[in-house]
Amino acid sequence: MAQAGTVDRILDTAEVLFAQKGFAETSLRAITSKAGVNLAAVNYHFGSKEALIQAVFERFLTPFSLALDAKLDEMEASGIPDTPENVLGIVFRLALGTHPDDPQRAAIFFRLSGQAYSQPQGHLREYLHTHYGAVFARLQLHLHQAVPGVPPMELFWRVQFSLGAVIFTLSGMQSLQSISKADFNMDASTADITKRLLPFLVGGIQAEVPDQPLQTER
Amino acid sequence: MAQAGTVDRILDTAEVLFAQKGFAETSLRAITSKAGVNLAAVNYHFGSKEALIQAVFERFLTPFSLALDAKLDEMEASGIPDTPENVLGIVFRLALGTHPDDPQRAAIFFRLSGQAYSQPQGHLREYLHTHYGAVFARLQLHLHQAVPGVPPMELFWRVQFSLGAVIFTLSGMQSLQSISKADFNMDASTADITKRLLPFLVGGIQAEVPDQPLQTER
DNA sequence: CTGGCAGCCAAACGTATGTTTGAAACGTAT
DNA sequence: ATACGTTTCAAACATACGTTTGGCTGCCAG
Repeated sequence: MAQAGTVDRILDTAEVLFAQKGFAETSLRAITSKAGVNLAAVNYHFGSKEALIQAVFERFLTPFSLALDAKLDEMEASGIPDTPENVLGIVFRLALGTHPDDPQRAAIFFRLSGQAYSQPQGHLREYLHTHYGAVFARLQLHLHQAVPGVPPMELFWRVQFSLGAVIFTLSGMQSLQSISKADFNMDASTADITKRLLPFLVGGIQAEVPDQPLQTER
Repeated sequence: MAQAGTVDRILDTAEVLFAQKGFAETSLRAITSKAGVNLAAVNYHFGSKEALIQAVFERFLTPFSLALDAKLDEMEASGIPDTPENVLGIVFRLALGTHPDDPQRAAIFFRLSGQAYSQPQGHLREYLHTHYGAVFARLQLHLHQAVPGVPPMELFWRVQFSLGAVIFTLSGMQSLQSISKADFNMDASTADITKRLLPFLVGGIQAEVPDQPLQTER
């Protein structure tokens, strides 16, 4: 990060600040001053703040989705069976491993995703869905092979639930760490949590689907 | 909502707008103009915007946590066994049922919680933990009785995962509905999703805890 | 040497925000 | 009817933001 060009310095700083404080709460002045570049540089190189946000995501997700695609190819070629553990394991190892130089990068990745999804008007969400929906669909297909007993519609929602568990937990890890430290006197790293996540998600995804509805009380 | 006092009109409007667009993105002018009150009314009655946000949460969570406490009392008294289904079922029925007059209210509730938790600096999160941590701990205790095989630390994280699945999904439901509608030509209500959530969470919470760690690739 | 051009910079612009002010309107008890 | 505390109001205030501007740099081709 030391002596990169202006564009990369902006992206590096923006991705950290966005993850830390959110999009609206992070001003261009905060980004540019911390990055050591001029305020006008963002609008010069990216056009607008919103374009900056998109650029940050693109730099994150494009390598990730490409790597995921490759891993799925590899999995299909080598005949590794479609089990929930295998499919989810690929995603997790990739999310933790795409940037081995910086272990905190994975946390930033999830935090950013959380910000993007909780962004209520959600044009970012649409952007993600149109640009990376293909890999997502492919992933879901493999999951369907893994748990054929779960109908596609049900599986769709269970993947959403899983996404929520992952993103929510890892994006809020800093605060949760302080809580878990106070209650259990124990530390928790990203890799540690991921290790705990896998069996939880597998258990949830391959749970039996019931027939009778849940009655609400009125 | 028709002819309430100024304070309630502000709270009613603010809670909807906060849920729709987030805290930072919702201006006091937007709230007051939609509520039909003067701009200065917020600072007069609440002191500041941040105090307004807290007031909105208090009005939501206090009745909820009281009702939850009562339900847990009731459960202990009548000797209903501690199973994951029963404990989680109580929470869900309560979240959906505390405001039977307005079915959309539950969605707002979860959306707001999502906003609060993804709020990165997290003083709201601290507020929630200090004010409603007791009920939360009680809930977790019952869950521990339900799945004694899962160590408390592991259970703590699984509850976080569950929270993430619930809040994330329901807080992003509007956008997800359009996706699921496009892919499956089917609609999804809050109650519908909750029905799908329960078996997923139960499956995740009572999953076996493994011994061997997940190796990351380096 | 010189022209052109992409990158960079300080400064300013317009706008939107949260907050404060001081007076008007209201309701109520004396 | 009058006085008083509360509530409402239009207006202004200070500040922070994203964006734009016009000129300054350094570099490379001609």
